Amino acid sequence: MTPPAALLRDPTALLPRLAAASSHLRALHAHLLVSGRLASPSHLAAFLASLASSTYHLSYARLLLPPRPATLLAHNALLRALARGPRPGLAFAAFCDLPLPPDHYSLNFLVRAATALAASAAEERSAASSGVDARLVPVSAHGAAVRWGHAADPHVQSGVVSMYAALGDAAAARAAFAEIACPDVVCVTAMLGALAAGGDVDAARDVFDGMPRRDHVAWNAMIAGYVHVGRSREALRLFDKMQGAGAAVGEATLVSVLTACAQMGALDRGKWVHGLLRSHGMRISVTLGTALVDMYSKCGVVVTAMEVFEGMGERNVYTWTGAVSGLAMNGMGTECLDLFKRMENAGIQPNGVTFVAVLRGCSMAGLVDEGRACFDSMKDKHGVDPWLEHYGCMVDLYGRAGRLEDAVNFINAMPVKPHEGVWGALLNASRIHNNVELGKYALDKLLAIESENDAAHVLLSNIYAESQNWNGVNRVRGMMKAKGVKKVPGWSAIEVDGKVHEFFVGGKSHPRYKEIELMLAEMNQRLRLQGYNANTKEVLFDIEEEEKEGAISMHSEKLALAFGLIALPEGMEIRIVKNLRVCRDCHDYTKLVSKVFNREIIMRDRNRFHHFKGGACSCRDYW
DNA sequence: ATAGGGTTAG
Repeated sequence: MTPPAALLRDPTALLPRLAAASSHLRALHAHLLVSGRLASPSHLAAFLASLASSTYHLSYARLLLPPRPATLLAHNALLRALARGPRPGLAFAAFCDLPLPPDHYSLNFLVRAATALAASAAEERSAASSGVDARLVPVSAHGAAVRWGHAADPHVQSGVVSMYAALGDAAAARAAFAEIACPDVVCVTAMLGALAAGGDVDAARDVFDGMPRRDHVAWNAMIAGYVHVGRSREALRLFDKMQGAGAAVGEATLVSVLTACAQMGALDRGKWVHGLLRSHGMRISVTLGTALVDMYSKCGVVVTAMEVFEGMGERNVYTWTGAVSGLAMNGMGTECLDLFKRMENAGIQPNGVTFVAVLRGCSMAGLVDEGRACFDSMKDKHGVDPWLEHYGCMVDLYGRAGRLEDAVNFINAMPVKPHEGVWGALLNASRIHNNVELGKYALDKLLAIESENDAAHVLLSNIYAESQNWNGVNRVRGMMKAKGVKKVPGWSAIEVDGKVHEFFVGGKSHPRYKEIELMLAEMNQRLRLQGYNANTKEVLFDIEEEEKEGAISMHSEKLALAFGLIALPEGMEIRIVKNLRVCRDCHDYTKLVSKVFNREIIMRDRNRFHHFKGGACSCRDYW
């Protein structure tokens, strides 16, 4: 990577290697030298910037710096390139080597470098990427701004606030913001973004509401803040207000709106955005295209997602990962693997997130050997260190396929301590394959790490219920009561005419509840004629009613399903999004409804899609 | 002559 010291002493010796790397840079250098333009600070700065954008050419770029510059321009250009480059930590070294006192530009680039460093440290989960302590970097950049008297520069100020935000330190961002005498709209937006990034969207909203002037970026920041914490409904409501306020709607906003639609499974709204893009002749950028792929995937329309994907001129790792993940979610394991291979062939380096997606795809489709090969290739072929999530995926892969022994052996062979996700995967596998002993074992391990995991308790209870062990069910219920573990209430959502209706377990608050009740009665009757019997095995104990069948029929997806049958025209598929996993009974029930009512039903649960048609489900009853 | 806030995958 870095050229040997001998080459650094004699830059001309670098030229052949430079040529091998990129002949056009060498030609450009020669041209600039001969024409005398390298003496011009702006040309030199531009050339330095282009050199410094590659780590390989960096040392060469440094040699071109004028020894006694009359201006900081060339140095600042180098700082800027380093800050934007793959190793932003290098900007710190360059900053220390400045032969002149830094100006407000230099400080700005230093702060940007610190931001990039903080962001990459957060992403990589390791602070050692540049040999600089990632937690000290922002403080020292901020300190340098104060030390050199540029802390009052508005560009530096907003940079410092968003730097602390990138580090995830909202308190430090607040403190820095409090120091600003007259924060302008940019600084306020940076503060708003810092609060939102820290998860405190309500505080962000207060800042937003208090702004004397809001430009489109401020609107975007607030909308994105809601999306960030999953409050997509409020995001869309704010987007409506934004349009009412006459703010300019651009790409960034629409990306956030698409993400909100994806979260909610709001296909109509998502399609509306897509139509808007087309009617305005907007170019589908990588980001926008990725958001579209994600939206269609999360609404269960894989075909359109892939059409958008194939039509994109440029795709990055986000785009590919989004598409791979979309196929995985929809249970298309083979297609998912094929796309992953295409990604490899296209020379796009997969990362940890990509592997989570492929492994999940393999797991959903029961492709055990293929998944194992992917896992092994992570480190060997791609240099990606497995995260705990990947180990969890592997346990899931073996476990779902019924290879419980392999799953246990895999856990025992793990080089790191298993986390709750690993035991959770084993617990779920025990449920699928009715292994009470293993389930108890997994839950014990899990509770030792995280004693209040509601989903884990529910899983164990379901294992007991499957084997008619009502004492076991009661025991788990008692454990939850004693520990105060609350089950997350289930909800299902369905979009009708662009409006998303939400149903909660046993909820009767919908304005059309009377009709829904009638429809439920009709459904139950027609299903019973087909031999349906409420499956009372997996009774979730959020319902205290005695009558088990009655309780089960009130699960939120059934309410949503009944409403869909009433409110959506015949022949139109019913799309339901729910926050938890579908229970066995609702799954059986929905399969039958798809047959008896001759409706296609697409249900997104916490983990994946179920495409019901003609009495069968795309998950092949394997989830 | 160089610079700021908002956008994509689990």
